[in-house]
Formats: sequence, C-alpha cells, structure tokens
Amino acid sequence: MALRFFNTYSRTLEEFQPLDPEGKIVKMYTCGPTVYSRAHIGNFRAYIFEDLLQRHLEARGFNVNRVMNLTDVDDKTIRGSRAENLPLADFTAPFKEAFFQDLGTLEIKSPNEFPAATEDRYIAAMIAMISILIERGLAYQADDKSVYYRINRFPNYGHLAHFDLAELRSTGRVKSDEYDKEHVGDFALWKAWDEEDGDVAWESPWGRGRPGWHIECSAMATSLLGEQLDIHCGGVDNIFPHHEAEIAQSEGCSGKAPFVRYWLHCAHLLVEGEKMSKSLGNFLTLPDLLAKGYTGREVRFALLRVHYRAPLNFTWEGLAEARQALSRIDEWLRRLRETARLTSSPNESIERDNFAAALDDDLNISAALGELFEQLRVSNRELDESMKPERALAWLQWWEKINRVLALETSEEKVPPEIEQLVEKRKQARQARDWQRSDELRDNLRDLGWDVRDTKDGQVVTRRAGA
RNA sequence: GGCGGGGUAGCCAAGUGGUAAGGUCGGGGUCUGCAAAACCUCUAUUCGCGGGUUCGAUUCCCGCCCCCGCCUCCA
Repeated sequence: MALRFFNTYSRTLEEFQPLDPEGKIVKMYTCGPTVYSRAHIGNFRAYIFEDLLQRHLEARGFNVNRVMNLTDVDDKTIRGSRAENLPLADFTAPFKEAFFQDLGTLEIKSPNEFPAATEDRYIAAMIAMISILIERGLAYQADDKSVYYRINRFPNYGHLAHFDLAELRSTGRVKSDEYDKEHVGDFALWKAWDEEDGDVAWESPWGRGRPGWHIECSAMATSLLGEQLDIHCGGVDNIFPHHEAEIAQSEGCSGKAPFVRYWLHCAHLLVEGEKMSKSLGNFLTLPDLLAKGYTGREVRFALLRVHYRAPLNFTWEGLAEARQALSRIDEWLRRLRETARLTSSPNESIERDNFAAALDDDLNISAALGELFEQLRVSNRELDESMKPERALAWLQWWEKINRVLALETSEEKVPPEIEQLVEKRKQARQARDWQRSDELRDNLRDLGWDVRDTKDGQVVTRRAGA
C-alpha cells in the first residue's frame, strides 16, 4: 500500500509524494515549544508523534530534513522574565536546556535545526517578510503602531481551519485591539513596544517592537527549508490561528502555493480523562513521571501507542500497561540474544513487513504494534520449541528494523558484583536443595531491585521495572 | 452557534459490506521444589442510540445523544 497521510488542509487521506523531483528529500517543519516553563507530557505527545513520522519516513528511504523552532519571545516569556527579574535570554535558557534533556530521555530524534525566534537572522527575516507584505497591501501599520495582516486581502484565509471569516468572534482570551484593526481577525505581525515589554525590543522600519507569534514560524521555515515545505506538524490547537496565519504570511510573500503540501495535526492528551491544567493538579512533566520511577521509554511507549489523531487519555494504569508490554519485549529479546549468541552468520531473514505497512496507512501505530506482538508470540513459541541460533539472529534483525522506528530498546543494565554474589549463593543453596534459603535469597534480591527466575538453563537475573 | 476529532470487552485500542487484531487485567492449564517467564486456553451473539439501504452493517446513508478540542498568541 502506498504511504498516505491525513492532510488537515483537504481533510482527506492523501498519498505522500515529496516536492523533491527525486522523491527522496522530505522537508518537514514542526512547531516547537514556547520556552517559558517546562514542557508537559501533552507537548511531548506531539513531539513523539512527529518523531514517529520522521522515523517511519526514514525507514521508507526518505531523507528527512526536519526543523523545530523554539519560541523564545512572546507574552509569556516576557512576563516570566520580568517576574524573575532576568534578561529574557537568561530566563529562557534553562527551559531550552530542559527541553533538550527531555527529548533525549524520550529518544526523540534531534531535528536538523533548532532555530530560535530571537536569533538575529530570523528577526531580520521576519522584518523582511513583513516589509513585503506591506508592499503588497497584505499588511498595514495601525494607529497603535503595530503592524497587522489584512486577512480580507488573502482570499484563502480560513481554508485550513474551515472557518468563515464573517463568523470569527472574539473569545476575549486576548487583549482586544479592535479599535486599531481593520478587521477583528487581523493578526499582529509586528507588535509595537509597550511598557510591559521592558527591554525586549528590536528596531524595525515601523519603530521599536517585537515580532508577532505567527511570523516567526513563516520566517524560520522558509529561511531553512525554502518557500514550500512537504510536511508541517503541530497540535490541533495550532490549526487556528497559528497555521492559518503561517499560510497567509508565507504564501503572501512567496506568491507560491501551497506553502505546505501536507498538514498533519495531532489530537490532544487528556490526563485521567480530564484536560491537563495546573489548577486540576494533573499537569505532568517528564521529571514528574521519572520521579515516580517510570523510565523515558515507558513514557515514550505510553504516549506512542495511540493513533495520533485520536485523543490520548494518559493514565497511571496506562503507564503500568506500557511497562508490562515493554518487559515482555525485553524478555523476548533476552531469549533471542541468548540463543543467537552461538552464531554470527545470518543465513536467513524474516520477511514480514506488516509493521511498516501498517504505518504507511497514516501511521497506524496500533495495527503496527498488533503485528509486533503477534510475531513476538510466534517467535516465542519457536523459542519454546528450541530455535536455531541463525533463526534467532534473523528475528533480532527483524526487530532492529522495527526498533529504528519505535526506539524502545534500552541498553541492558549490568548486574553488579554484590548481586552476582547473592545469585551465586542462591545457586549453591539450590544445589543443596535448600529451598528455604533459595527463596530467602530470591526475596533479598527482589528487595534490592532484581528479579531472579529459575529456568532449565539456570538462574536468570533481570532488573526490576520501576526499581 | 460555527468547525474538527472521538465513542468497539474491566481498562487501552485496531478493523472490514459477510460476521470482531493486539496490549493490559482476571480465571483455568502446561512447565516449576515453589515461583517467575513463556506457551495454551477462557473472557464483546456484539461495536453510543434510533431509523434506513442491503441477502447481510460495527463498517454505507439519515437523525439524535455523549466526550474532547478550536473559534486570534495553548502541542
């Protein structure tokens, strides 16, 4: 089956075909975090979905050039820096750092570029774009000195979100500048400096000020990837106004459409059935989960296993399920490796491609995982009936291909000497058929965070999940 | 009010116009000194509700209900 994705723009499944004439390079832009606080697991659901997308494209032979921006200037970052009495850059730096750290913990591939909005070259690019928009009559400076996009002059405005301009109404969520704007829906490209901005300001042809939110993504995306992109992702809440504005700005400047060939949006995350919010006390960050003993891969699996367009209900029970499923994979790999140890010559291979085929269908991760677990059972059965080392090696190679996409494998933890000693003692007790002593030592080991099991080949010691 | 997404077993979740993958939990079994792991087996006459089309619908059409989100700076 051909690779296809659900394009928000057309609201249909479309076969994927990159712009690159060779059909090789994929230009992908993903909206990154606003660095005013630690990113929460809802944010990471989106980034993990994007990671899965990138990895699967790579598995299918594409060369993905991915950009993820960092929004390091906006109302919230400015507010935060003032509250802490820090220069803006000093306020945002630790959040950038924390973000990179979390990406690492979750095995999210680093994008090729991490442009930040405040970098000189992008501020310059934004100013250049705004100038062009003004020249073309697509933007204007209002009485409040800010520059706004004139949405009435961009006929396509509203297409992505399926919004009718006449029906846009203010939710009052944002300070209303309606008196200065020609249309309520006109959005800021350049915000004139005001007192609350403190020393956060750049010079521009329209006076001191700072960029509006939307323009940064247009500027960074087109600077790094060109005027037209293959894929642009984000959470569904970004469809409007953010991505709608990006289309208006980018196409308004380049005159080329479409700005983006495939828009992919991921649904939100709920926590225990409720929206995550600080007031509900269910606002979770990665360190919160790590502190409870969960690992990055367990969180990754819990966030990965639901299709990206379906809402994902994050629960503690779900994390426990993830842990259980992963330890099954670990045990399976341990057995395969043990069997494969006796050979190094792969002379057969497992030709089953259903995993990747499932992902071809708009990243159907559930079907893909279904296939993985089905084959896991098949191969476990083969192991039970004594498997040849070459066969085990073939299964391991099958897994490696899959794991390049899932990124769920951890390096095995070495058994420390003191644990080895207890295991040795237990071995002796068992040889003496001293079951009481044997069970005692097993309990000791468990308390120390190690599981020990008896198999026909002797004791098997593994690290306890969550220990 | 407008625009989306979703409602499938205790929980999570695929799926097809022809009779419900997979994960997890729980019951039974094989194995084991006991466990554990692995495997086998059982657990939805039924897919939010009501109509319609059809030989046949969870799947297509119509209407309704519920949940979540967006409607100007939230992934």
